[in-house]
Amino acid sequence: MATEIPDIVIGRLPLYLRALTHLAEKGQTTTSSHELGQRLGISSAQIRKDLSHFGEFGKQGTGYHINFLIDQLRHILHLNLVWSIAIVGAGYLGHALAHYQGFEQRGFRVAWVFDNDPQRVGETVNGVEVRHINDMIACLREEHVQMALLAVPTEAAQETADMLIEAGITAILSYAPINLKVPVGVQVQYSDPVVQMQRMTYYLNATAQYPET
Amino acid sequence: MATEIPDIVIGRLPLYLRALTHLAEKGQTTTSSHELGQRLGISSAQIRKDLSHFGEFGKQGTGYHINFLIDQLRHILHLNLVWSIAIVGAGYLGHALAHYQGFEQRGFRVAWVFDNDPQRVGETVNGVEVRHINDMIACLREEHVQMALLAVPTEAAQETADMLIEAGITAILSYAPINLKVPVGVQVQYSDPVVQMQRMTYYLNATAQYPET
DNA sequence: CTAGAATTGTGAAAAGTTGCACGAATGGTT
DNA sequence: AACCATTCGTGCAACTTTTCACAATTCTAG
Repeated sequence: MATEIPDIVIGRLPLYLRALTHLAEKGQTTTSSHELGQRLGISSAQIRKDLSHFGEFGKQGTGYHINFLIDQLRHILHLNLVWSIAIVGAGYLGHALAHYQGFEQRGFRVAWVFDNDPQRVGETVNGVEVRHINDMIACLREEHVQMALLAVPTEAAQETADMLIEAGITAILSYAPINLKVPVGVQVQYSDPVVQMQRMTYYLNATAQYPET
Repeated sequence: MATEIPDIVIGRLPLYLRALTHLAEKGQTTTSSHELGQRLGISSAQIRKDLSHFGEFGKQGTGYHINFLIDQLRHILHLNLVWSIAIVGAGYLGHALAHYQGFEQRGFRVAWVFDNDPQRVGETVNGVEVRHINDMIACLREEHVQMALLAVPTEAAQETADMLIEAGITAILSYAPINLKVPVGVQVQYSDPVVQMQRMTYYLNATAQYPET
């Protein structure tokens, strides 16, 4: 317990939380590391060891009380409050994100949407008014927003990230297919569908595919 | 060289490919493991070791010829042909994916879009006609489509995945926040923004956030 | 109250991954 | 030609992550 907890462990906690919430919604009240592992495709020992970094949450013979464990994980991940987030870029992707129904239940609230297209500014997306990107720094600074979803065209991604950092943002989920340069202390997560798809084609049988090029 | 190449290595190749393509577009013709590593936040030794699983692509003193290495990586990842993909679910997310401009350049073509809403069937999304999900199995089987992007509501995700597998799909990129049960031989990649966001909140300073709940 | 099944938390071993450091090769410069 | 600065590919060592396996605890049921 304590010292430095590996990032790879932190990365699995949201998956545990998601699976536990799913079980809770089905009305189940307790579970075991074995059951959880089965659902997630992870060994039961790994789940037990991961959790043991933070305390002793289970009971021998019984397993884990689901609601209790959910509560603990929420605290560990700082999800016992609602995080306001900004969506930057109100194109197709920005709209999809703004309409995503999974944020509220899981600790986030879309507080701001920004775009640089005057046509879009003033429009309302899922109840949130689109603001011009020129107002972004002032808005986010004032409200101490810490997290942003970056959904702008690739060419604009780095400069927009720079603005976000100037605005005090310290966590960015970027959908642009480039590596952002950010100062230490700023976290970045990436989501690039093509990278995930290309990882799979390695294992696919190319001869079964209709050729081209 | 040869034997079994670790999956973690495969997962980095698309990132190398992306960075190399970026350099090529800027007009650069050669690069080094050091330069590439800097851009990606990866050690140069790791890049060299990863590539050495597949052959010797560099030259001492000079580094790598970018176009040559791109070509090699494309072959390794089976991107020397264009993969037809299906998008299932034509909601906000399905639309965003269908309009994504990065597929063509990087080895993929949106060949099919499916939805179960009669209102949407017949509509055209970025030049592709939306078909009813009832026709899905027949369409995909006939064309030997191997990859699908799953963008349906959570409740429908598992049953839709089952249909995809019945249709012969062997690689799924799922946007639903659940773990899919699939037979061996079927690959699944997941994309859940909230999981990535929750991973970051662990490191964020909760006291700086306006409270709630 | 006891026996047996279930399940945790964890130390130690095994497996996997990354980084170091160096010989060998290359190209540019004097 | 000789030297120097680069840079690769790689064996080995260091580090990280996962798995094993078991004592300890709990619950159930007769």
